[in-house]
Amino acid sequence: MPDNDARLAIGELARRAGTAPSALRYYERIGLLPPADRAGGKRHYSPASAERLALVRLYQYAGFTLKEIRKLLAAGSRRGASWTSLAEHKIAELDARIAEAQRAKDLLEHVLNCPHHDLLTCPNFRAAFQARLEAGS
Amino acid sequence: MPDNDARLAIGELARRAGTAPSALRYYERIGLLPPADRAGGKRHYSPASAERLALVRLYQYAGFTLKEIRKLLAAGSRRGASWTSLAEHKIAELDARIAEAQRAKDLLEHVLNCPHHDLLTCPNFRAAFQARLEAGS
DNA sequence: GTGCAGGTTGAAGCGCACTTCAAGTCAAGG
DNA sequence: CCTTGACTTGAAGTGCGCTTCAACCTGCAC
Repeated sequence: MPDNDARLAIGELARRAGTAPSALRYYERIGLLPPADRAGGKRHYSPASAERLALVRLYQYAGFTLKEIRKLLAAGSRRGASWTSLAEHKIAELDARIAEAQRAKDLLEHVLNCPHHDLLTCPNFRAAFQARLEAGS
Repeated sequence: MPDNDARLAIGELARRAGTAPSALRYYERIGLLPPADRAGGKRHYSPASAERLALVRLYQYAGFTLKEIRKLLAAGSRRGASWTSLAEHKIAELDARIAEAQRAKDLLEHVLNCPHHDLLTCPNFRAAFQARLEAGS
């Protein structure tokens, strides 16, 4: 029994990659994965294509959108200028995301610990939004 | 000339709040803002309604979805049990978001500083995704 | 009156990442 | 042979937060 574990059905690969089969078909449709080999109409994946999927998933994990991942894949797995540029932009974006979430968290924690039971009487809270409404003068 | 600055047209309020007029109409449609007073068919906003909008925007700034904001508004501006519960859930969510972005950032920074020029030869990178594909055994 | 900026409506569209559905195919097991 | 389960397809739907569009109306300046 040669190559017993080599090729996977879509359901198997999806399960191992932690996605739904529909997602894999979707990736193929939008050109993120190359058209899979078929046996009797059904997709079956080689270890190489499984690895390609893993790369896609890892990029997703790193915060890239599918559109960006397409570019990354086109840039190859070698770290070239475009790869580096994309990564640096993404890091900046992640920093912004972190800062934004932190600001939001700080605001909420302030309110939870604030001595003012009514939000609208809390000076910090008022200051935070009054600024917006009076800026138009 | 009494109440000269009291009531704002939708464009003015939107500008001051930093949104588009279409967003305000949208908020009204989905019940986030009460139907505005009309003068000759046109909306005009009192300071009170402007304040309500500011609160909505501030909640958005704090990371709440519009659906959640509807609940918050229903809970009133006094910090009650439901308000506190929503805020605590959101803080947990923000923590998760921060951690996720940080993980992503760490990964990218590793790759940028990694001595392996080809991603697929970087052991950390491989480990990160190989784990996913072999977990199904 | 004429033009213009800015308002009104309902319906449809967008971007993202998929999911869901209906209708059909295929291989293996009893 | 027939069922079962996993697969196939294209098209449409989902959730979020709006935006855009077409067609129309309003108030003000000139």
